[in-house]
Amino acid sequence: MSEDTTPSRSNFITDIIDEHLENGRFDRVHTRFPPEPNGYLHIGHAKSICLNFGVAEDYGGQTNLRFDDTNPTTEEVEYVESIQEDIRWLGFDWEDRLFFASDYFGQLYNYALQLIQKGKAYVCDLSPDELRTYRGTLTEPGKNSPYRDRSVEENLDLFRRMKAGEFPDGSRTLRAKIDMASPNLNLRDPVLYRILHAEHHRTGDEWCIYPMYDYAHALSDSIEGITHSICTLEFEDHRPLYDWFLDELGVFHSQQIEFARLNLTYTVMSKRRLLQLVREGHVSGWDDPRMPTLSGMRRRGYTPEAIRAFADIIGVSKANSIVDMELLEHVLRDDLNNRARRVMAVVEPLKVIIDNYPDEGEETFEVPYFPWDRENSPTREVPFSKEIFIERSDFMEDPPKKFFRLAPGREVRLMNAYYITCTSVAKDAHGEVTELHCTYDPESRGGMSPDGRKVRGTLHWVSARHALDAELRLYDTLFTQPNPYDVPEGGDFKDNINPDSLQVIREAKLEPSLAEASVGEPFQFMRQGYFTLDSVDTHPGAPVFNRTISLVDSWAKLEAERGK
RNA sequence: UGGGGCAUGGUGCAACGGCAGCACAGCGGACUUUGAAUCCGUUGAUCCAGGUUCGAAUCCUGGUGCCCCGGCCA
Repeated sequence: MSEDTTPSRSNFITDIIDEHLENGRFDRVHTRFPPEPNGYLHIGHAKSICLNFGVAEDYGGQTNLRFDDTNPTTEEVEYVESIQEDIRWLGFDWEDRLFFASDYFGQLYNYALQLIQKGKAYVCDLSPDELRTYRGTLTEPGKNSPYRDRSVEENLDLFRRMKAGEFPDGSRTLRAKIDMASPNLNLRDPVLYRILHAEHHRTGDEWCIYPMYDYAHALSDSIEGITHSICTLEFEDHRPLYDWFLDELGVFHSQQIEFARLNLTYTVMSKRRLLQLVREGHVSGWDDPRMPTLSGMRRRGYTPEAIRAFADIIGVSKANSIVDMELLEHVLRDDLNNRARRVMAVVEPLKVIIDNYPDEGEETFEVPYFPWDRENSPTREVPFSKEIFIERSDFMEDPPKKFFRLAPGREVRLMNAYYITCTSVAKDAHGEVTELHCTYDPESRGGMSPDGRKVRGTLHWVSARHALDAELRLYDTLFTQPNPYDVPEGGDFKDNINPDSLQVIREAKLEPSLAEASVGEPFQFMRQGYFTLDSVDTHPGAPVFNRTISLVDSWAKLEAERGK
């Protein structure tokens, strides 16, 4: 290992860290990822995770995982478990530094007592409605609470009784005494503690007062010795408050730094909206493969490597932006291209009968999984017989120019097998093509003919007799608009839900080796796309494969342009 | 003049007073037992107006546009 601490990424945050390291503000880097356990992690969180863990790693520092569990009414253990699973899956390790804000409830309470004693906090009896009125507006100052000048003793007594459970929910709060006329609303005597007689997933009914985010977060960072507390832009206005707590209490002072959260085209990234999609049944769950959640992406076949590569490539800044989905897809394909086994599967089967092949004949080809490295590649046996399936779209009776696939009288190569020539077409009463008759050239075994003649098209295929039946799920974007919130007046983001985001193929034909596929293993169904076994709906003998991402298809693009 | 923040090709990110660059997308070509991948080439940008300077994306002034803030959510 080298001692090199030169950051491998550089951005405005590393600039700030470099400055801190140079001017002596800090002599180390310690970050944290602070999820609230009230939902599943999504690709936007992945950006933050990669940033926090990545930056610490670059500087030889550490990263804590800390659950921000200060609101028992929305938080659940289900989420704390899924969050840990997702972060581990992404490839990051918090070692023994798993913390919960609730670990600090005792200390946070004592800090509150200190603030009261300093005359910097008071118990307020205003109702939520009154409080809103007293807070003022964006352009007008607020008014001091009538309870603002209670004595230290009374505040101490009242706060202790709040903790003791003497008062009902919403009847009182502990507020910081700052400035009701501040143009920054966060400083207009913000609430520090509220009364909540709710069962907490870790502390049970030990507490009936819970600290607010601003207060708990700043002090949790301080307690853990976090040097750089990286959060999203909307907390920029909160930084003066963050600093106020640490200064008033005279404790270790972490530096909050804000960056722009990730937005992606054709999807939504807010936990509230995602939860809505789940609850209203627009998707099958948090792990629906169309969801931008890490669990959904994992099920879909995304790799952690691709997601981390994505996080690196998009960079970090303070400018609001919407990253093009195509960039995500690019890094995904790039990663899958290097690791996915190449196999054959027919999505929309069309039967081909090879007339001059022996009726009961059968043979197998040993085919490498990684065709570009035939020498070292593992292989599997692919059976061939008189009747095979090809892709319906690989045949056209009356093909346009530049269609290089099968057509009457035309010769193509069956990948790794033989050259075949289409001799006749069978149709049903509606004129629909039902099967094709072909002849094969026995000399072309393996896919090359000794006379060296060239064929332009190479098709994938599956032996009819040996085919493995499977369900395929083909996904499109969850929304039809690059920006789902782009709706006419009075509209809703759900108006843009793509009704065709899921296409189920029930009668796909796969090469038999796919019976051995395991969850998490990426495949390329050649000429189609990358697929992986569905971890939820696959049953013995009834495989379901998710299309992770299609291959780039320049023929489809040509056709689309022709259609215009 | 409530406060805070942000503006660089179509998209995302660099350039930190000295030739505006990278990636994706696009376009053209080569190669191909995947119309994939790969390779080669290529189009395209500093929000506006002033100012400072030999020199401004960068500094200053004034505009404009967009985002965030009035939970006892985070």
